[in-house]
Amino acid sequence: MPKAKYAEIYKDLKSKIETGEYEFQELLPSENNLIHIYGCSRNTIRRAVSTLVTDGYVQTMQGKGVRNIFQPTLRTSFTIGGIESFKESAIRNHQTPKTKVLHFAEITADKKISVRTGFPVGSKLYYLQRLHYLDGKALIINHNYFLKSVVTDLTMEIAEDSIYEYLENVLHISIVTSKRIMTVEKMTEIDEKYLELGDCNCLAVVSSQTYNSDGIMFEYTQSRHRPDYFRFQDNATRRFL
Amino acid sequence: MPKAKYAEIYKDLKSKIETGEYEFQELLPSENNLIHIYGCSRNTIRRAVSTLVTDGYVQTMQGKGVRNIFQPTLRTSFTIGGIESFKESAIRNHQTPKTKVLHFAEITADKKISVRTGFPVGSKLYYLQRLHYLDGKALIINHNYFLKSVVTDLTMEIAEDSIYEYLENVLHISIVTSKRIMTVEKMTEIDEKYLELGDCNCLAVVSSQTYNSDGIMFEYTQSRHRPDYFRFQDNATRRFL
DNA sequence: GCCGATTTGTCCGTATGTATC
DNA sequence: CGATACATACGGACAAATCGG
Repeated sequence: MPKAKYAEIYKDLKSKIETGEYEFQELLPSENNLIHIYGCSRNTIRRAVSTLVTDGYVQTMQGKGVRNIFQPTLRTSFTIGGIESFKESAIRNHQTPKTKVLHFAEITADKKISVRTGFPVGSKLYYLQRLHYLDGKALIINHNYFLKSVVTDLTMEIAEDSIYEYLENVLHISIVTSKRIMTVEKMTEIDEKYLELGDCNCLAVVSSQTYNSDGIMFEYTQSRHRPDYFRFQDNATRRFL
Repeated sequence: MPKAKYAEIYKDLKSKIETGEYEFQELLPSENNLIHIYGCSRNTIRRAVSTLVTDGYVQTMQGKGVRNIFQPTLRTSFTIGGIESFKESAIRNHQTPKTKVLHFAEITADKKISVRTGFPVGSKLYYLQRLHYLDGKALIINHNYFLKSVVTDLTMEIAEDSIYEYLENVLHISIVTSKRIMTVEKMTEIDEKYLELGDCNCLAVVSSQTYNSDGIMFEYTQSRHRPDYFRFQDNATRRFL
């Protein structure tokens, strides 16, 4: 629900870039011009533009202007840096998602689990294994750990649909921060059993810790991806801090 | 060289977080307090804090405060999202880097290379293959494409040391934006020949386009990493734009 | 090389809205 | 309800980089 002015300006500029209204390598209107175009203060313009910078759409050059560096060459098949649930990204890419729950249990974090997930020893957790299909192909196995005190009354039915919808719409938990680490690992027996890995014996693994709006980590998930369908995008900018 | 005030405040807050002066889950001083502590305006404080947010150190909560969510559990073995050269990151982690040039050529981009790299057809390029060692272990094979009109007079000697040092210190080219895509690919004969992959037949591949301060893409690189030493960190925040 | 106009970068102060307690 | 905290927005000032005359 964007109602903030800077978000509207961001959206408008972004669409103008994506549709080619501003061409690749072209300079955007100067900040002063944008102020007149959108009828707002300079700070608001600068905030919209700086968001475009972090998303890799434009590059600012002191004394020169703001250059469009968006190339529509490659489709963004996965998230561009934000947080997105499996179902959301599937729908955004016009694919049909399906989820099968392989395992559903309530556990208490011991030392080993604590070290792996970051939950304190003794935490009451839901632990599930889920298999995600896209257009009928088994692509991802997720190992989810949810903190029971936050994610209350989780059921098989919810887990088969979308846990994130349950979190946001029913429990009104908003996901804020997610720390992710990507690695490549040898496949396990479980991976081999459920994913069609072809002649690859490795897969892409994304481990993530997710925090709610109270700053409490309530989820640890290890996502194991079939390598040929895995792809992760990222934009980095040089900083001097 | 940070001399901007917000960068100093960022650095100070970050070090206080890393050393535990602010504890995990603790609230930082409120913006008003920070204004008095650092003797600056609210905007400057907010900019420092928001940089900490994007780096995953803290989380802001409207009406409540700013919570420290930094856990020193796992060392950042690779870059945290910024741009860093192989040599820089090696030195930062107290490891000894070495680079061997396998191939050095000047080429002109044909259709196939253009599609792969994003350079226009007909671009004059340097193409090199380089093998990177860390503490004596062959870990990465890089396939670099540099735009000759920007990266002038590249030599074997430079390529064996650090191209980025040459770019920054000699040519005074500053790297600004880097768009990266991570995938997992089957190994090639070259990979197998030079990297010790053990029983894995896949590797982590990072493809990146790099832009200079004029907004010109001057580098395309495909980095092929030995999977057991590959690790990529990332912090994502939910946005509603 | 200098100067002035333009453009982005940094910083300040203030006002108002919204969420929390 | 009031106090506190962060979020958004405005306006102004000066610095730094770029470009053209």
